Amino acid sequence: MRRTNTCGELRSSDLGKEVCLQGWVRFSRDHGGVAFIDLADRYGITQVVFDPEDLPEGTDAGRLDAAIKTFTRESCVQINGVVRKRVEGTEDARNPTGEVEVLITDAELLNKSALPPFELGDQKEGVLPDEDIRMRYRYLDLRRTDMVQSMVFRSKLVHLARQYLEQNGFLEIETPMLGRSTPEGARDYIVPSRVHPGTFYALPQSPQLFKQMLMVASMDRYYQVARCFRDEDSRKDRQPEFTQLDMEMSFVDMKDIQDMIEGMMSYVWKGLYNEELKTPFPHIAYRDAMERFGSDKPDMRYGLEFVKLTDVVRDAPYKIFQNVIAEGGIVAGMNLKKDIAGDRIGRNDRDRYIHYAKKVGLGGLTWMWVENGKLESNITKYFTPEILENIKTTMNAEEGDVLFLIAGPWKATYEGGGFVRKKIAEDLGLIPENEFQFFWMDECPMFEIDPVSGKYDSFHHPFVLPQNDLDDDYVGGACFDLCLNGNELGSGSLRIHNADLQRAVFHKLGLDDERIEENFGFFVEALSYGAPPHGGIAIGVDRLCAILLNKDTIREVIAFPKNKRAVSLLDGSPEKVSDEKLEELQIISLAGDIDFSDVEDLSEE
RNA sequence: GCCCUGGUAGUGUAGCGGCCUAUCAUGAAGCCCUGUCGAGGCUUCGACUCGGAUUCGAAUUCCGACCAGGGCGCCA
Repeated sequence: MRRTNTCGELRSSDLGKEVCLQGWVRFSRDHGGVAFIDLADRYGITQVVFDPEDLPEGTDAGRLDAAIKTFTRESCVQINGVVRKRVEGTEDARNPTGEVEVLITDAELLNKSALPPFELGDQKEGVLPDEDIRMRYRYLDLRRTDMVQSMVFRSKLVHLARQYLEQNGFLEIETPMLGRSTPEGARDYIVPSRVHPGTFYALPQSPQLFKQMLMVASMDRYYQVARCFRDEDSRKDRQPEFTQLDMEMSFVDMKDIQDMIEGMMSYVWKGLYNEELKTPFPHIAYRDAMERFGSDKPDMRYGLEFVKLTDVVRDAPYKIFQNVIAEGGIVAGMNLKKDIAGDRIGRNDRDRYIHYAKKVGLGGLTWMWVENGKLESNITKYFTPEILENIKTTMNAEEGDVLFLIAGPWKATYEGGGFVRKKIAEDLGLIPENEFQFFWMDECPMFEIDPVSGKYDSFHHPFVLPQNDLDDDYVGGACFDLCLNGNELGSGSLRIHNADLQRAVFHKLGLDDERIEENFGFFVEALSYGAPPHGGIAIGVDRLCAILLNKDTIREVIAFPKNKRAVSLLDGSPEKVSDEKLEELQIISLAGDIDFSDVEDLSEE
């Protein structure tokens, strides 16, 4: 008999039904006579009961008892039975199936489970095994309700996004996984070609060039749930392979792209939560984000903003600030108001944050506080009363408030300050949970200039449309990031669609004609065949899911992730391949197992 | 490449120079129990990541390796 229902399905309306359930034994409780089994699958848990005193006529109770004795934890089993009401007072309100149970009339062990290495039941926080054990047995970890819910959530989210995009005329088009290695950007994963020994494909870091060429190809609106690969070190929000919801549109401006994403996110939101998502998302300019929050992806759910003090302290005879300002740096401060933070930061905390500030690239922190109406600090002697008063007014500092000041080069200082801001907010519990704040970070520069070498580097990537003449002092780029709660979810831009302009940008980045031709010749050529004005965006699916589900790491929303060192603890990859395979590819490995004994022997002689 | 944190029964933990033939919980095995739901009761089983060093004595201190996680660099 096939299963008639899942383990999450049966309700009071099914009373009396003869059913067949198949699933896994999550818990069992044997009371000596009557025995209960929590039968689980991904849909839920149904209590099934072996009740020897209440079996139908002709049932072989002994055989049934023997079968149920074999039902060890996590074994895969089948039971036949009758849906009945639970004994009055024993209903389980926490479980949707909790009003009913299934009286077992027949039972069969489908496949016995080895003893599970950890417990899969829905336990309280903190009883999960270490992550490496979960990863080693990921197929068991995924049986847990929490992981099932994450997988369901992710599937639903991606499905809703697809639905919306299809409704809006987007075509889902697959781009190659085997492509060309590019010199810029992250390290590529390399795939050797057997047919052309000595040559290699690269796995895509993103479908960027192909989706742009799809626009040249008149596809107009493209999307793809695209797997991307980067051979760089992992973080909790970075995996060697990850998924992007990748899109490109022709004949659009930045607002068109943003409107489309806002529409899509609203649709997804409605589908997931049955709630309206507030749109349009607010915008913040790159410069403002840095100068107010010390980050290009600021978490704006809590206050703690920096205030510029460069002009206020310009004439203070305090050496450190004077030097900083003379070198074109900035001074800024943050007011930790008495009621939210000032009261809770003592002397030890201030020292701790100074230590932390040094770790994140700041020279240090200067602390000040308002006591008896005056700014106090170990360095107030270097400031005139007028300047102190001016700082106090500019910072809106009141009795009991605590200020910290940062000083140094613009970018590094605000970035460092941003880390301190975040740390303080975390320590003081100022970050709200279950509040989701999307916004656009825009008005970005086209290039970043390396302060040491003076070399130009792309702020986003070399295909962004410049907003003004490339020879101007400041060149803006038509690019923007979608941010959520202090995370970068994705970045989009208008692209260069003119071959000459694309070449000019490459030149600006230091590539000569030969390099351009060699690495991007095919692409620039494509632009020359009437490429339409176009632009697009890619949204990090893993990050989006992780943030919405309040997970610390994207590994929680990826079925089979790699660990910190890019190793799959489940299948043991990456692994050596046989010499025969290497030979066929005409590849010799320099790693590890070359026998250098001859060389050593020579040196000893 | 670098920095930080951690590694104790199957799992999660306590212990942090001698009170350690190492705590507690869970689990597993056995027995008891007819309404539980992470059932309960009783009994039993099971561990200091590895290699050096210090010491009369090391789970505990030090050094190194390995493993896991967080971060810097890197991620156009």
